[in-house]
Amino acid sequence: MNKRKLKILAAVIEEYVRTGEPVGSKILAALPEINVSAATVRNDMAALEQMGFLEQPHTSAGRIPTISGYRLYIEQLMNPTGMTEEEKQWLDSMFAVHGSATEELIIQNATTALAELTKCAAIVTDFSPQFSIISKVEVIPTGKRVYLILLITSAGSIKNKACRLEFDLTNEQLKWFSGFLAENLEGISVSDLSDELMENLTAAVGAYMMTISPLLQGVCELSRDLRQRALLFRGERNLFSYQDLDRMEIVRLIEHKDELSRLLDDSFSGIRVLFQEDNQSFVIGNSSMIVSKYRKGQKNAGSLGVIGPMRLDYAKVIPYIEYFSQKITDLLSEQSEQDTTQKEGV
Amino acid sequence: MNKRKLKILAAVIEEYVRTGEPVGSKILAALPEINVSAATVRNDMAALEQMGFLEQPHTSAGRIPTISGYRLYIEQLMNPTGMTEEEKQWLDSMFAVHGSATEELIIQNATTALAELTKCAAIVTDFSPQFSIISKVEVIPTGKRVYLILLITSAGSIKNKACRLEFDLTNEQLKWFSGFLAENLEGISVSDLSDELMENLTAAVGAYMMTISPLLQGVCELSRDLRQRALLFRGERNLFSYQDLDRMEIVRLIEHKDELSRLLDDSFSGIRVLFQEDNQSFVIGNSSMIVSKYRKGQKNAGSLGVIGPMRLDYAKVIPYIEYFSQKITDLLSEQSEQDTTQKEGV
DNA sequence: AAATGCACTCTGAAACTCAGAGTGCATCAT
DNA sequence: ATGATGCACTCTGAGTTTCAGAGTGCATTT
Repeated sequence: MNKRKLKILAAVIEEYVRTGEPVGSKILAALPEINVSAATVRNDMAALEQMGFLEQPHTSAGRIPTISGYRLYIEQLMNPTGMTEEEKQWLDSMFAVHGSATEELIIQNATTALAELTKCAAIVTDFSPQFSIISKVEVIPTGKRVYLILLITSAGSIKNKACRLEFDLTNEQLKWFSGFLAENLEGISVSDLSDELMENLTAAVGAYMMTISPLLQGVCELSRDLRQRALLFRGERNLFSYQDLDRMEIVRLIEHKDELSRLLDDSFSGIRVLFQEDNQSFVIGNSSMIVSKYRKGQKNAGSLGVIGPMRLDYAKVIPYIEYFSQKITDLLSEQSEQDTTQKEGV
Repeated sequence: MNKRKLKILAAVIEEYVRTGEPVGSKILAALPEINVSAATVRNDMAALEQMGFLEQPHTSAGRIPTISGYRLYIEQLMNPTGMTEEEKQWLDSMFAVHGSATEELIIQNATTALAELTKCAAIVTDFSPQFSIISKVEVIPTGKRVYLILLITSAGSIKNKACRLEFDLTNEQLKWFSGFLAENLEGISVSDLSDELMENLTAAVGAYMMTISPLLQGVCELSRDLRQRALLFRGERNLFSYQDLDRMEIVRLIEHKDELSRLLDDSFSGIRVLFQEDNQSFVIGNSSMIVSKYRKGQKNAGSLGVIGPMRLDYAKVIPYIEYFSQKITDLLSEQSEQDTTQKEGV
């Protein structure tokens, strides 16, 4: 394995990504960065095929990269293009929707933007809500025997649920229950909202049990909601525009998107690129998936990634993913600082 | 035009919908409901073609229905299959998610269910929020200089927005502003939330202007949000499974879905079936769109419909749409009664 | 070590073929 | 007069065949 072979491998991949056609020796020899004859290129390509980095769809066709070929390219050969200033600005403006954006919104916007920018499907798992604090619990009467339960976290996400009771609460009852919830829930971390805690609350209510049980039920559901990590999937549509992805497989993927979270939540660090390999049968054939983690403060808060054709401009897309995960980490961490300030302030 | 010709037209359409292949005289003659020879069928088909109800993709192929053919079939020939009891039950269970479902949720669930049931894309425009009443306005401090504005309507929909101020409000200020909003907004109909009203409020605030202007801004935005009619589009994916719809056109449709609302909001009554005709270039080629209105109480509250291939089992799908619009009308009207009771109750 | 020349292979588009499905029409039957 | 039969004609689409072009490997030359 020498330098020229690597150069040729890189050229094959870049050419193949560009055109989608198997790449022949002639085309490579004509490239400015390759200054040897086609025959020499052929010899090197034969060697690269031997080593498992290239393959021929059939004799007398050009070569296409194998998964190992892409791997080698991504890990050692490509030189990332970074993002242009314009792109960064566009993105920053996407993120800076409003000074007062909630974490939820940040993540949603990011997912959409990522899909749009890469023309791939973007996927994000988010368990950052777990690191936030219940900042407010309210019970608000909104109609005859209908009460709205409101749960607000320090991250700015708001969950609510309407509950219908058998009887109307007296003002005292309402006041008592509001106070009770505030006392027991406000200020505690979402991750501490265990089922046990809720059971304890239920027990503590005791006497009032019968009357307000639907309300407590509602609180339980909201807290469960809050603890659940979100899975966002945007830009599925983009996948249909790639010729080399099978439509049936795309549909299957969309219908079983939850299976993806397994891949995303695996423990790893930095950027990871996944291909369809023996064991991972749920990834679409000829597709690849690029994932990265993001953090909130020091803690892992989720993963984000894109799914696209294997024939992808990695030198461009990987920096995007890096930028996104960094950006989200920054934004969440900023918020997280506010949380702590707020906590101290209270 | 005689009875037999109509029978043949219906048979052609049903056969074509079933197989997707142009239908020849032989196949028709073999059907139990047609008891004449193939030649006779041919003569009748030639006549039907003359009249513009059938066409041949090319000489010596079978016939396929024209748009006029489908029209005639839908208006006079088909006999609707209605829904099975199972289907009705499945649907009713979909709708009955929770006794305390908000209108928004009802509509969303219905859209999803409709898409699933018909295997088409389902589309719903909803302006029922406009008929509901602001039942609660709250301003809740949720952090340092961060306030949450909460708008709850009698239909159970909840809009909220976090606002960041330059200074923290004193308790009195907060109380005053809350009272001010409650006094001026609670109990009024969403459709009365005009921009003028908001301007008047801004004027009335006067002195406090500087401090709380972001909050008023927030209220304005929320009210604008509330007045806007929603456009829901579900099951886009389904469209990709139909061979005779062009993928590019589907993508275009999805990207310009708002243009659809024009078709949906047109005034008409009952069920309407639209095809790609000269002027309506935004409908996908070879597709059809079935739409119906639904009401809340006596007022039109929105439209719902599906988009699918022209080759659709109308006898089945049209009853679905009828059932859905009836069901939604019922559910919303039920809610609407509650509103009025509540209003009187207060 | 790299380039040249050359015989060989494989593909994919174009041309060709042809059975089968379908038609229209003239004619026959009732 | 209405429907059935027979028949010649048309068109398609699937299967074959053909062939130039692209690409290769290898023996040989520089």
